[in-house]
Amino acid sequence: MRYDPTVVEAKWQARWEADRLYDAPDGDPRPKFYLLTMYPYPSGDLHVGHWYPMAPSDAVARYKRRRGYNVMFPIGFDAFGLPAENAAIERGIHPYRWTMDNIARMRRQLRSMGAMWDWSREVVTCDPEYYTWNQWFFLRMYDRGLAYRTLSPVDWCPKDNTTLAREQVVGDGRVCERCGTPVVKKNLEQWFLKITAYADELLDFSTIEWPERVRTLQTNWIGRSEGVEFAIPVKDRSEISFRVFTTRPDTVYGMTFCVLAPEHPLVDVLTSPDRRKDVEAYKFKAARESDIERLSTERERDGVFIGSYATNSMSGDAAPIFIADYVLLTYGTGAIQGVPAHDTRDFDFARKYRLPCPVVVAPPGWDGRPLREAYLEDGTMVNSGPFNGLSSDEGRRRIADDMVARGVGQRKIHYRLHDWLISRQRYWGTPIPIIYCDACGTVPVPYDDLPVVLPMDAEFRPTGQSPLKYHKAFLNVPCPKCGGAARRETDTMDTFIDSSWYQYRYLSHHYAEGPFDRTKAAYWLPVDQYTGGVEHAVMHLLYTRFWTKVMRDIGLVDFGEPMMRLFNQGTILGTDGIKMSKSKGNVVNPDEVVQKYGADVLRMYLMFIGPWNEGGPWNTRGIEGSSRFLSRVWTLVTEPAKPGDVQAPDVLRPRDLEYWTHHTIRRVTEDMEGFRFNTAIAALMEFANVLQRAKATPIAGSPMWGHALQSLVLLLAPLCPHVAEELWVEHLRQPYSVHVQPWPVFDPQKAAAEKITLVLQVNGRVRDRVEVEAGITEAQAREIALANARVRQYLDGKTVADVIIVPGRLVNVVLR
RNA sequence: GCGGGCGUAGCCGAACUGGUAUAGGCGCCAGACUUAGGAUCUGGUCGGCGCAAGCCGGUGGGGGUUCGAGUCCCUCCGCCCGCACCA
Repeated sequence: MRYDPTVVEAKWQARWEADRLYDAPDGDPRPKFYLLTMYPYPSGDLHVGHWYPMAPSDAVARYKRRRGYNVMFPIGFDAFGLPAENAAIERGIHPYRWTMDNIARMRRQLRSMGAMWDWSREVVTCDPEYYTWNQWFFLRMYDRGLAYRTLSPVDWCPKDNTTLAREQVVGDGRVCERCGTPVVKKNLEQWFLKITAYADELLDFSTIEWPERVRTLQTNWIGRSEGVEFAIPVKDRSEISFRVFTTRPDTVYGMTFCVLAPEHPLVDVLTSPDRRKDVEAYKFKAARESDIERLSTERERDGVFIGSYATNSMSGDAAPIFIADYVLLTYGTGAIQGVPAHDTRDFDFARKYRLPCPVVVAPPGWDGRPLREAYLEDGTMVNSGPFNGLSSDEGRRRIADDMVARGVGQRKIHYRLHDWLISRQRYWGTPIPIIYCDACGTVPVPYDDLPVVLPMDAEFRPTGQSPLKYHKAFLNVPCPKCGGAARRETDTMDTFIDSSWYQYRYLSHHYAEGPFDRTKAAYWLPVDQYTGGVEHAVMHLLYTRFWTKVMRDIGLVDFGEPMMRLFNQGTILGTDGIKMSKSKGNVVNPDEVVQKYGADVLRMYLMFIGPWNEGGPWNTRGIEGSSRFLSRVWTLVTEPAKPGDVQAPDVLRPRDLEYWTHHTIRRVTEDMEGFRFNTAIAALMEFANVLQRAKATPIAGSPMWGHALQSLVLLLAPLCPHVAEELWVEHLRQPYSVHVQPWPVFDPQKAAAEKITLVLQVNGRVRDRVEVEAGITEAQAREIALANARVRQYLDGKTVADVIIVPGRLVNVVLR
């Protein structure tokens, strides 16, 4: 009888579901293991790229359960977002309808995977039951001053008609992450969350095991730099000064000019009448130029003198003030000291405008001549008045102290990280619970009035304005304070808010007294293992850390990191080696694969392709291999052995079979622990091949044979749950379910080979291989090597200088 | 430009802390069973020379350390991913 996946898979999925086999009971006496995989966005149809993170995660969940953990493996849907609204505008389908239809389809597709998700905990973020807590969190942050509104230049996507978070602007061309349209700047009143208040804490990864890669990305993204911010007075205008930030206070004596960002507020004040025309022209040019051109490193730095001078606050020398677009208003103070000798950009600028370039930090062995390029390293301070002779390091401290003492500056830390802009001028998201009253100003919606429900009867028109702006019943509300006429905030929240805390909602998804039931938190939290793509390194994965720290500070949880371990899987590519996407036409539909081969074959194939963290191209032929393997296992277990039919040349002894069984248990166990599914499967293939060859020999009837087959099925179960269950229950006649059986254990003695291949080398070159007892001593190994005929051929007339013995592996005879 | 990762058969990949390079799979070749097979099973499969035993070469190129290097160090080349004038 051949294996028929459609019948078998449907049968067991129904049985597992009926038995609620995968429910994770709260407060179970077993140790808990919270395994979380990133919830999907319900874009419509799944492709195998969606299975790629899920199938191995499920294998981990199943493995951990078999190791005695009470495993929670929840799933849900990231249901708010732009595509739903675009579908509404383009095709006249309500975003809710579109989203829910997609979710229904994806649920069916996900269920066909046969994963052990606890569907009873499912979370859908567009449900008011969920997003009311987004609003609640927002108000709690507002109360603590962590949510604020300000007029701010924001990145704006002209196609999607919406603002974008800094992180959603990507690539060389600074384009919209979603649609690829070049982003422009626009000034709007926007809501922000003060993630920068946690910048330092977010740099600390000491309590979590996250990949180096993600830690580096987040660290660079936060971009902490330590230095001094100090005032530079304007010459002959003693009432005016501007502030600059530097990480190199040891170089201040070398300042020969200053640069303000073209948009700096003091530019108009400090521009002299004779320079006004040039300055205005430059400002116009800078404003018109796209960010791509402005930020290009290739481009020559230029600027314009504005007709005023600054006074070097240490040396008292006069320094011309320029505007130049290489200085950004958004970083530091929007103004810098120009120190050409010790900064590459300043060096180029000074050369172009023939400004002096005095050396103030001497390189070791400096001959006193002008520098050919900026010297960026530390050195000995020169031309720096009373600070001459100090090391850069010492100088930085002393000059900072001096500035602080004189009240002109203070030590300061700047971050590249900006506060999190959460306002979206869109309908399909969580309404921001704020009311604007002419009399009372900005008034938060009272907690008792939550949720602010997104009205379902909004009109969708391609105006670029949020439909909420036209919705009278939503827009016009009495002020909660004075009762007078007021208007609701019509912006909705960034959907990254939803995903910042969804892991907590899984604990108690209908809980109405708070975002989650705290009596369950002590048992389940935090997440033990998170799996998902590295593309979320600086967005979701930073936001959820921030969110958890805020939750800790408002007393909701007693820890500061949401996920203890993180694993980033790679990306599955199309057969053409390009990332799968509908537009490229290289997507593989899992439904078709499941129909043809079964879910188990697809799962096995995805895990067998290669290391999980590397991803790789889909290979239509490769899946045949997985299919063949499972068929072989099927016939191996289901068709009765006919021992003695064939005269096999090398008959396995019981001890050999025992070795293979225990050796395989060991390999698979170690590989599962390390998420190395490809090699775990390779080990199982080898084992199955050994059993296949031994099946026609007398050993196939022995008690060891039964143990071997059972072990094979027990080890396969996390990887191909349906086949394993069918074989376990129906053919090996073992008690249901294989998925609650303890993980097989190996005996290290039995897992060790009796005989080993000893490699004999002469001067590092392999000359012979001999089978020896595994336990031989070094002296015996040496003796065997020196007595070996092939080795002796090379000894002729030479002296043995050394014999290197690697126990259990090789002997290397070194000749002189 | 800076930072990180990677480069092993025809292809995907294995090789623990330096110790048999190429496990497992795909593909290919041969054989068995068959009316037939793109089904299944068995065997082979890095290259060169050789009837063979065997010898030599071989992990992107070059150099080094070592008894021994895919693995460590230097250097160059190629590919991928971040960040991109961050003061």
